[in-house]
Formats: sequence, structure tokens, C-alpha cells
Amino acid sequence: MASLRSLASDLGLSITTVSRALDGYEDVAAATRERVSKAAAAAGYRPNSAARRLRKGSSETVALIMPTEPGRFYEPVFVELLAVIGERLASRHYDLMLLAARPGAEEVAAYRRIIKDRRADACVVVRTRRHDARIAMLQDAGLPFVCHGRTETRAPYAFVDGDGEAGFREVTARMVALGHTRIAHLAAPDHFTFAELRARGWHMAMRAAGLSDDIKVMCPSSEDAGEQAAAALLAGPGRPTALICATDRIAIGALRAVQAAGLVAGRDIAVTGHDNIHASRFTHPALTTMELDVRSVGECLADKLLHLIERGMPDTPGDIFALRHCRRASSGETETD
Amino acid sequence: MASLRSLASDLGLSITTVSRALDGYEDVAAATRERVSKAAAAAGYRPNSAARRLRKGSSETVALIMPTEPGRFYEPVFVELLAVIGERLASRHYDLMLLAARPGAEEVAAYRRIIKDRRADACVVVRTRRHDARIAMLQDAGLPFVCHGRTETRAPYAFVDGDGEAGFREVTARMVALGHTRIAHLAAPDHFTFAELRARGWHMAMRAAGLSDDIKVMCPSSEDAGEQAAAALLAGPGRPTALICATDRIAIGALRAVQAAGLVAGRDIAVTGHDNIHASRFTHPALTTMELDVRSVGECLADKLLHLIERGMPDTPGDIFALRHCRRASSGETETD
DNA sequence: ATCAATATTCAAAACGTTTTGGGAGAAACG
DNA sequence: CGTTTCTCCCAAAACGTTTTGAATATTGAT
Repeated sequence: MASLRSLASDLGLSITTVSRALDGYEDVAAATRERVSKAAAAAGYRPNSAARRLRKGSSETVALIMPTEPGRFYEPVFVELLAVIGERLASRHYDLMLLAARPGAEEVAAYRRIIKDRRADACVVVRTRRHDARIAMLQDAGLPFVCHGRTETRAPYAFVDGDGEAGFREVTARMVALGHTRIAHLAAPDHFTFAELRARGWHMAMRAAGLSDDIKVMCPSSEDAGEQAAAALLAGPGRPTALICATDRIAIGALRAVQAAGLVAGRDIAVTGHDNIHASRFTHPALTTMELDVRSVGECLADKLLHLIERGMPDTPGDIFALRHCRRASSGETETD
Repeated sequence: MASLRSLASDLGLSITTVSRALDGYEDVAAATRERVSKAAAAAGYRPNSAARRLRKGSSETVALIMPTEPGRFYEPVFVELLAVIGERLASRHYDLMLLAARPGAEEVAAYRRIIKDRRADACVVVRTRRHDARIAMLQDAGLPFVCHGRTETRAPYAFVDGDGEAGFREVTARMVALGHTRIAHLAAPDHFTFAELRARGWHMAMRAAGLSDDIKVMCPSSEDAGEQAAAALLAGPGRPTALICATDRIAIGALRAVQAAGLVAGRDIAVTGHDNIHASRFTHPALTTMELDVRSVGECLADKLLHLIERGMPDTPGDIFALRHCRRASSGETETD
């Protein structure tokens, strides 16, 4: 393999000079710098990463610990996010290391190992929770990190998130405009920040319209839970005419409950979700929803990480992306996607 | 940080002895080994990975290069596979490194870098193709690898795959048993090995039943392509009464074509797929399909990798997993999943 | 008691890089 | 000419391991 040593002896220079030349130091003659770069490129030289890491004490790696909930992990979009982040990091010679850990003790242990052994220069936190132990751990340890999603903490931190609040405000306002007055919210568990934000959007739109915002139930983000929650709402008094669901999975369950109640979504009752999962196109009727542009989010995440690693602070503390709305038949609107 | 040096001086031993004690060498006294292990455990010692990698010339890392096709990447199951592999590798102190590259030059460059710089001790090849340049590269380079899916090559290689051939033979035989005689196959592009195997299963079942196996069209694995291909078959002479589709995405497109033709899937015509993607549960009627147990596959892949790295050869050359069939309404069968 | 064999331990080299602290020579200045 | 100031380069140390080859203690045999 082409090493600094072989390059140096080929060029009749010292290892030091070659190393510094490649790093663009000013104290090596411009002509020499040029000569060295040429030779390095010709030899296809790439510094040995282990040696570099050992010496510099950094790992040139970004870790991502996936919380693997028991049961299936229906997030096709997550793969794309990984791909985008990986691509962007690779272009700057950073590796993306993937770990899997169940939320709880196992997850904490995984973060601890990363921190203690400095296995990564930074990490990305996904599925951020409202009160998130991971954030405090990372902040205490001084390990740079970027969150996908927001959390509640005193100290400032870097994040990238979708504007769920605005998204839900808008979709709720659209239902109001269509004449709905009893608009329910099927919320996700409120330890997730996204759930809280989406609920807030719904609340705000309801109050802005002078409607009562008390038809709200909370359920896990699964089809079965959504079905049960919706069935209960439909069976109770003052049946809502619109169901604003925190996630597509809840909404898909709600659609089942609607059908079971002998109603037709989009005609008798409006149903909306969030995520634009693949299945949402194939429900009957197709589900009105909204989505985040994965590429923008992934690139933004990666850029923030690099900024953080190299300059000690993110370019901007947090970026919030607008959601793209997909109007489909389930909300009684004309299809836009 | 706890280092070999600090441990050694605490114990009044040399670095050499401590290192060898921890590695379980026979030439350090059993009592010393014991004492050292205790101290190491107490100090929470973990060898510095960069130093270890530098010295040993290995990277204790497994790379996975995802082929990121342009457009969306609808493979929820892939995340789970990553999680399972990552978990298993982590338990043996191996890292999982994730790279993203578009098939073609970019992909080749990614593999080349891994090989040249020995960035990984092994890698896993996914979306294996029939004639796969990656396999030859890896074999030539002597870098251990395991394929998810099979390929066509002279030299033996390690793989894990689902038994698509048997799966398609069985589902086709079931259609025969239901009385179908004009059973078409909507195949995926035949540069993918899986496509070839599934087609073969269909062929075999047809011949075994004494039926003509010439109603076959090939199309990319997307809903639109499936819809077009199915529409053409339905419009042509000798309309088939069953559509055995290579993938769920093709099958979902086929369902659209069936509906557009004024037919009802499951009653007028049977439609089946493969993958059991999330959306397949939500089509109307629900799609009959089959699936691979991701956990088994992932664990098998990881174990093969470790075997290959540590012992130079896999436990078994290749493992083929049986598919689980999901009978649903689209094939006119009674629901089993 | 002596020598050989065996059981333990260790000092030093090596892995390939980055960084520190100069050093040699040329140019500038008195 | 002597001194200072630059410019360009380099030897050596350091990062924390693993491994080699040898040294030192212990045991066994004569």
C-alpha cells in the first residue's frame, strides 16, 4: 500500500514534509506542496485510517443508534435517510456506523460505550423523545450530536425536524373550511415530541376557529391501536366528522374502524394522517397525509454534524422543514398526490 | 481512560503480560490471568480500537454498501435486516459500517475503497445480481463477503437466500389446484437472481401440471410497470385467470390493472406477490404473498460473516430459507395471515 | 550441586500517522 | 562581517496496541 513513508522516499522528502504538504500547511514550499499532491494522487494515496485515528484521537465516524422496538419496524423512509446521511458523510471521508439497541438499558449502554471509547466523533439521535435521557448523556459527555426531531431541554442543541405543528394546524384548518365542526385528534403517546407538536397544531387550529378542542384520544402508533381508538370515538356520543390522526398507522386503523361502523371515509367522515407511508396510497379510500422531504432532512442532518465536529458548533441550532401535504380521498378533498 | 499501561502499572506487571493475559495466552500464569481479568473488568477496560486496528491490520468492521436506486427505496424490511445484523455483530465487538452508492461506477468505487484501504474485514452484498461484478471484485481481492441472495459464479461463495423457487412452485401449484389453467407470470428483470429463481419455480409447477408456461412478461419491480404489464396481458387474447407476480410492487400494479379492466381480483382472477410489504395488507382485496423471516436471515448472515472472518470459511457455504406463505383474498383463497 | 528443561515475565519493535521543537540555509539588516 | 529574520525542511516522539525474542525464575533430573 502507498504509505507516507513510501511517498516520502520516492520524493526524496521526509515523512513530516509529505504529511504537512498534504495537509496544506503554509510552511512547506508551494512548489513542494504541488509536487507532493501530484505524487499522492498518482499513487492513489489515502492515509491509513486506523493510524490517523490513533494519533488524532478522533474516529472520523458518526454513529447512529437505531431504537429497535420489539416487533416490526415499518419505516421505509428510514433507509433512505440512512442512505442520504451516509452519502453526505462519505463525501467528507466520514464513516457512518450503525448500531441497534432496544430503548432502555441496552440503548443507554450503547451510548455509554460510544462516549467512553470515543468510538464516534458525533452521533445522530433519532426518534427523539420529549424527555430524552440520551440528550443529557451526550451533553454531559460533550459528544456532539444532532437530533432528528426535537426534545425538551434547557441547554441548546442541534436538531432537524418537520413542522408538525404547522402541518396539523393547516390540515385541521382545511377541515374547518370544509365545514367540519367536530374534529377529533387521535394523538400518539405524548412522550414523543412529535406527538405533542402535532397535537398542539390541532389545538391551535381548533381554538382559532372557535371550536371545542376536547375530542382527543391518545394511542400507540399502530394500526390496531388506531382502530380501537377510532371505534371508541365513533361509538360514543357526539360522533366526530373528522379524525386528524398523528400518524398514518393510526389513520389506517381508523379507516378500518370507519368501515366497520358502516361509514365511508371521505364522504361521511374525513380521516387524515402523517408520514405518507407507502401503504397510505393503497387504503380505500387513499389516505390524506403529509410528508417530509427525506433528502433535505438527511443532508441537513449530515451538514450539521460535520459543522459540529469541525467547528464545534452547528451552522444553525435547529432547522424546521415544512411538510408537503398529500390531499387524497379520505379527507373528502380532491387528490393532489 | 483505562489503558493497558495504567492497568500494568497498577498491577505491577508489564504491558506485555497484561495484554497477553487478557488474550488468554497459555504462557501467562493462570493466577496472573485471573488477577488481570479482574482488574480489567473493574476498570472497565476496553482496548482502544484504533490502536488495535493499526497494529493488527484488521478493522473489526463489516461494511454494507446499499445500492441506492434513483427514486424511493421501499424496503422497510431492510431496516430490520440492518438492525439484526448490527446487533449480532456488536455482540462480538464488530462494527457495522453503512455506505450508500448508486449501482454502477459509484458502487464499484465504494467497493474498491473498502478493498484497497481494508476499511472492513468483510462485507455483505445485498440485492445480488445474476452476473455480479461485485462478487468477482471481492473474490479477486480476497475480501470475505456474504451475499444476501444468490449469484451465478464458478467459484463457491457464501450466501443466505429465500427459497423463491420453491415458494413460486408452491403458489403456482395452489393455483393449479384451484382449477386455473392459464396462469401468467409477471417476472422481474432477469439480471436479478431472485427473478430468475421465481420464474423457474413457476415454470416447474406449470410443466409438472402439464400446462403451457408461455404466458410470461417481464417488467421492473414497480407499481406502474406492473400495472402496464398486467393491462397488456388482460387486453390480449387468451386472458390469464391467475397472475403470479415476482414482487408485491408488481402485484399491486397488477391489482390496479385488474380493477381498471372491470374485474375483481380473487373472484375473476387470482393475483399473488412476494415480499409481504406493508402495503400488501391494505390493497383491495388484500394481496396473497410470501415472506422471509428477517431475523433468521439477518442472524444467519452475521454468523456467516463472523465465521468467515475468524476461521477463513463460512460455517456452511449457503443457506436457503423457506418462505412463509400469506394466503389472502386476492388469490381467492381463505385468509391465513 | 549442576545442568537442562520448563514456566513466567518483560523490553523493545512495530503498525502509519500527526505534531513538536528545532535546524540549515538564504535573505535582510545593521 | 555579524546578527536577525525568514523560509523550508526534518528527526523524533507520541498515540495504545500486539508480537517477537529474550531474560529471569522455577522445577526436575542427574
